[in-house]
Amino acid sequence: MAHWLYKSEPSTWSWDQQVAAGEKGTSWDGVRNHQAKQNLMAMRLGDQGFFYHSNEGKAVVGIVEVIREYYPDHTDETGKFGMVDVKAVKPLPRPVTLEAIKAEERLAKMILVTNSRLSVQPVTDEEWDIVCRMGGL
DNA sequence: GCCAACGTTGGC
DNA sequence: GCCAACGTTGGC
Repeated sequence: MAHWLYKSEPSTWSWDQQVAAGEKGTSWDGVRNHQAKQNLMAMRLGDQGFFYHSNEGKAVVGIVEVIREYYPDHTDETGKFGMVDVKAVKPLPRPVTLEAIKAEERLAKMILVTNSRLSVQPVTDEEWDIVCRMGGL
């Protein structure tokens, strides 16, 4: 099972809102980047990912799961981009900050560190385990 | 098809 | 609020 990381500014879409959406989840729309699109397309039902707050908070705060695979994003006029649906699974007992990730040398290759601008990223199994542990899971 | 100009993201 | 890094656009 693959793992992912989704970035969102809390002022636009926060973890609390994701939790409030419940079991039905929500569509992860608005992606307009081809690299991110490739990642969305590679996602499979049941894949889990980190929910990361960018700008404010700058921390991994929870875990979401893919409940619908890639389909067209109706908010995209060009028709080039799509989205998946995700639902909140559980929060991290202790949010893992960007600062903490940068301080952990085994996470030096995380895309979050090396390419901070990519909004949907793959996470390796090793990185997944380390961040989960740091988050108190 | 190259590349300069511009827009956006996101850490600081 | 600034600005570096990156992507995209559009003129040639």
